[in-house]
Amino acid sequence: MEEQIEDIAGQNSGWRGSAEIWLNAAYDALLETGVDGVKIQPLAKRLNLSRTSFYWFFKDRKELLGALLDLWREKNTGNLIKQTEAYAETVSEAMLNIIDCWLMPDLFDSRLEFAVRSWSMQSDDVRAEIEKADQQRLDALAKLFIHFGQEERMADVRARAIYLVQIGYISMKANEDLAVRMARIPGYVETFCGQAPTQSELNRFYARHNFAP
Amino acid sequence: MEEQIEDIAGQNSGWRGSAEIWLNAAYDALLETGVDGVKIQPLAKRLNLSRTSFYWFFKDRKELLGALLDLWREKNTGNLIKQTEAYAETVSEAMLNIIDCWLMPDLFDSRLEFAVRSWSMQSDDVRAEIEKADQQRLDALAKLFIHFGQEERMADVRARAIYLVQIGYISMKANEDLAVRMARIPGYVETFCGQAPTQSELNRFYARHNFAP
DNA sequence: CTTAAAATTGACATAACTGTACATTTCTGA
DNA sequence: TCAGAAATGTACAGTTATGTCAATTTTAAG
Repeated sequence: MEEQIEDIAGQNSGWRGSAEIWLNAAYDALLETGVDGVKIQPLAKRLNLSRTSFYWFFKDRKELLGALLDLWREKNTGNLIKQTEAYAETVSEAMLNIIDCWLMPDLFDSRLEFAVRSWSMQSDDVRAEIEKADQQRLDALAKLFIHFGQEERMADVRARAIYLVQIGYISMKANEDLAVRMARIPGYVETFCGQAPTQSELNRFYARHNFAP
Repeated sequence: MEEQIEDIAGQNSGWRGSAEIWLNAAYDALLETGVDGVKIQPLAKRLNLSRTSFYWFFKDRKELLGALLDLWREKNTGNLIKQTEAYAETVSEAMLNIIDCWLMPDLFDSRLEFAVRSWSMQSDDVRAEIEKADQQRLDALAKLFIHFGQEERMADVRARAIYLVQIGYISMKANEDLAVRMARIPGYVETFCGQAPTQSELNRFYARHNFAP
């Protein structure tokens, strides 16, 4: 009865278009030029489809933008919170778990994050979503520091520091290579937890990022 | 037609329009909705002027955007660097000098900063300007830490930390009141220089921000 | 009061985009 | 194979923006 299940998973539909490919094209456009680049006419051109066939899959442009926001909501906040709950024996190890997010695009999509934050200038809805997400993420981080015995006020400051550094880094869009970024990690950990990581903690961290110092 | 309209510079030209008021309107629009909100037709409406009279002051929209970028370039980077060179006896005092920028809109225009960074998604020129500015700012901050005896690698990490935290904060657009922000300052200073500020340093800092703890 | 420069305006010519209505093609399953 | 669902395309109507031009109004200066 429902052959659409296969549709969503793969490309067996035989039709050229689908909600998926429109959404993907929209995602690409959002990352490349911001929300104002997400226009139906240009997307159609890119997909080699008539622009009006878009309206078979989405009610209008607004619905497409809503889908993009869903994508962001589900991806970034969830994984970050998950990482705050990952197993760690020490505060510095916990911190390295967080830093995983900043190095693994699967865990945290920085470009999407930046695009959505820029988008929030033009949309109060998006702005509200971001504020909610920031709060959830900061709470999760502060909880982690408290768990490792930080006093509450300092836990708050440090949660903010580590989070804001990353948001700032995203905003700088520096594209430095892994070695440069890795070289700074021990310093960051020391700065943010007041405690340097042990060599064995670093080794485990390097290993999961396939990095040989 | 009796009354004269004073423009921002305080000159009464007698004419309703001027490059100044168009630029100011553009500035407002940039901060409110991003660069895509800087459109001549809406600005004209806001100014109650015919849209075509814009072209008497500016060649085209591109020239207006250029003027906005000049504004940003001149304002934000210059003052930040100046603050890194302000007099300080200790590293924590120097740090409080930097933090002045984040609290005084005259020294650093956060909303403009965010708007320009968002703008950079759509313009390689703007992107290049931002990269240059980031480098200059980071260099000035690192120099400060080195001056106070930090080892070079750690100076670099800490320069980044303090700068990125602020860029991140801007990106969060948190709307917190002064008391909340002030309460976090000592913790930040301690985190970023590994040394808490003395009470007398804090008092001087509070005084210049008209803050009573 | 005159006049020329400074500023304003509406008409015109274009371009890019959104969304609707309806006809047409392509695919799928009974 | 063939009916109907799924997808595509064409034509139309409307909106918002850009920039040029020539005509006009406003102002300051002599």
